[in-house]
Amino acid sequence: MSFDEQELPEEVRQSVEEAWPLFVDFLKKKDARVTQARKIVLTQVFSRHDHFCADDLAAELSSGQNHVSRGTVYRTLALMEESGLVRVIRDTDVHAHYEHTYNHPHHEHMICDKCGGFIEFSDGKLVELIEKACENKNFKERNHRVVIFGTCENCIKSD
Amino acid sequence: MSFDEQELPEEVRQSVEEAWPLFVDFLKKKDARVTQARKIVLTQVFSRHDHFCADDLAAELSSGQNHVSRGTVYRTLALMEESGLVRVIRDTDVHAHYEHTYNHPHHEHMICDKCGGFIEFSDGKLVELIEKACENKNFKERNHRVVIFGTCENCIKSD
DNA sequence: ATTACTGCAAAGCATTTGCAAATGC
DNA sequence: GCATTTGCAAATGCTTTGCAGTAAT
Repeated sequence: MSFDEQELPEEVRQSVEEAWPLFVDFLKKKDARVTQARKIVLTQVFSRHDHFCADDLAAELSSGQNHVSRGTVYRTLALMEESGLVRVIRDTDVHAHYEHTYNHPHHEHMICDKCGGFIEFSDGKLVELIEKACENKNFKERNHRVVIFGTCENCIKSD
Repeated sequence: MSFDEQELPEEVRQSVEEAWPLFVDFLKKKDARVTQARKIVLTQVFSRHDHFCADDLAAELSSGQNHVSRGTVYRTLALMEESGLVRVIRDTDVHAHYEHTYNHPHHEHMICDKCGGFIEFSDGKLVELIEKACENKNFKERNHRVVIFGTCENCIKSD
């Protein structure tokens, strides 16, 4: 465990400092090991503010001193999802997208058909209605997801 | 165009009889051709009441007299989606699911983590909130989708 | 010391595509 | 007759996996 965090922007460093112990707890409860590769992946995840895909992350970590292989990136992201630190988004026909959830309160997405951009929004009433629907069906919610497909403001203008 | 519809259950035959002209209109507007393969795929889609995946449909049509190849099934489902007759559901990590939307009013899904089953529900207020959210962001909605992940009533009981 | 994790490259799986033959217009 | 569509099989692209070596406990 000797991974250099010196060069991270302050904001990222802080998120990592807070999120890493949570991931460590999760790993220990699972009897899984706390490894350097897992810390590097977590750090890279928190170095990105927007949505990302596994493969881009893997590409970023495929060279340089903090090298982590593609397989390990996929395996670690699965663990991070299980731990609740990242959220997977499978809506488009391309590949899964991820976003970190630590310090990033629950929200939903609009996805633009033209530019592919994600717009985030949140709505407490929406969440209430979803909870009520679950009650009605005796369904025990673990997670939910709302996506709206369409055209974003910018793309409407530039038509 | 000589595809035998005699043996279809009454209910299916009627859906096909109503939906097929809609698809024909769509194809003509697009300057695409009205082919036998496309009618066979549409018929097979309406012969299923539940969710299905492209590959199962392709398997069903890979033998027998109404043979349609896998490639054509995928291509036709894409057209049917574009026409609005079917809806694609990409939520799980497996493959896309489809459902037909004709005579099947808009609804949302709960997906059970344990048995993989889909539960349908709908809620007018939910739709209103979504429309309102779009107004706020000047987003032009084409479609939306709500999914709830968790455990269904049956799977909770049988724990 | 033991057991889990990693890297690598190969396999897997759903989906897409190129091309020659078939079909609709 | 001409252009689109089809079937087939091969290719693609994301993701997972087997295995031998490496690191964590």
